[in-house]
Amino acid sequence: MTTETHAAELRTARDRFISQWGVISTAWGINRTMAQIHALLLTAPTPLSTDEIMAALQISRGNVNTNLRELVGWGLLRIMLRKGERKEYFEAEKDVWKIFCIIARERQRREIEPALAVLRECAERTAKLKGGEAESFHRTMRDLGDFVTSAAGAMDKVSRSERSKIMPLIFKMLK
Amino acid sequence: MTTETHAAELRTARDRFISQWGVISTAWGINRTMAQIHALLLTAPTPLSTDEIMAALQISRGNVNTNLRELVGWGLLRIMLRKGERKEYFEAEKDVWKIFCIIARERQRREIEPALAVLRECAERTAKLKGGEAESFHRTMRDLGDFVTSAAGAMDKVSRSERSKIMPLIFKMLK
DNA sequence: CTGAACTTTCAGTATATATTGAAAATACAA
DNA sequence: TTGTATTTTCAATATATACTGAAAGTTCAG
Repeated sequence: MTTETHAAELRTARDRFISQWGVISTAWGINRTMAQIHALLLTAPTPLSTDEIMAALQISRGNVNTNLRELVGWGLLRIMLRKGERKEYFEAEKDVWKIFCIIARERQRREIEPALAVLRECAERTAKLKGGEAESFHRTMRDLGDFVTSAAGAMDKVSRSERSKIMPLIFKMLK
Repeated sequence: MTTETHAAELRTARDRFISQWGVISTAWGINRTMAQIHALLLTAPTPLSTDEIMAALQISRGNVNTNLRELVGWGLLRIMLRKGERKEYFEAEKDVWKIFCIIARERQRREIEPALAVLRECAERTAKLKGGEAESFHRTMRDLGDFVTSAAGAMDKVSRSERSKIMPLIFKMLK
């Protein structure tokens, strides 16, 4: 029966997406389960409960709970409540542009800023030292800091723009 | 004595950079030792040998060797030979713009392209399926793929440009 | 209140990843 | 060749990270 084949094909593709997304995520410093839950919810037609996620990915309650909170903390998931039910249901932000903006801003806040603090501190500590080695070290810290500041600033501007305004600009610039 | 204080301050700043770079790197899916070796060489006034790196970071020969090869594989280090010596000395690329370009292109090749392949495969597999769920899944895969393709394309263009040509453009755009 | 529905926590355990160090392989001067 | 300096490999081990599941905590309808 064609309907069953189609349903099976959809399931296969979705499983493949969830599984591969988990693999790729580890290369980007994101834990496997978190990425899989995100992939599951990103492709779920309706919000899912903890129990449904446990069943779909075959993982424990504690694991699901921890990673759901983390994803909510990133702002990638919304909690939905159904009338007359106490259970929480989770729904992923599905707009790709919004997902990008959320991740860009959160990484900025959580990782880029601490890195910049270290670079600035190292640059300051050596600002007044004499001698080739100290001056060269200071220059390296300053250059790195300046670069990261520019890159982060560009990312920030992009992620604060309206997609419809910024994307044409980027395309035009890169033509 | 001031000279000693200065030397000590430089050492402190450098140690702090190396140590913190190692911490930050793990958030980006790069292993700690690899980042520390890179930080060490980035701030070394001259190329260093395996033994010198072992001594500076207090780590084993095998570990140093593995991570040096990996860094050479990324193109972030050059191997230098001294006349009359058999030992290899390692020198880091110090131009921040070049470092950025190397990392951008390597991550593109190693991680973005495989991810794109999965997205495209999932989109294709479900292209002809009927029904709301299948169509919605297909759209998600397509949107994600399109977005990653654009972002990677922009990154590629930037990293292939002359720094002096692209940076002013970016700044102008973001003014 | 009480108790059932649900969520959170966390000690114990499992898994994945990184590191060691010594042996094997390689390179090369004599 | 042969001996020595150097690099590479890899089994054993250590460490970091993720996961489980049950117990404790919370919430709320009745």
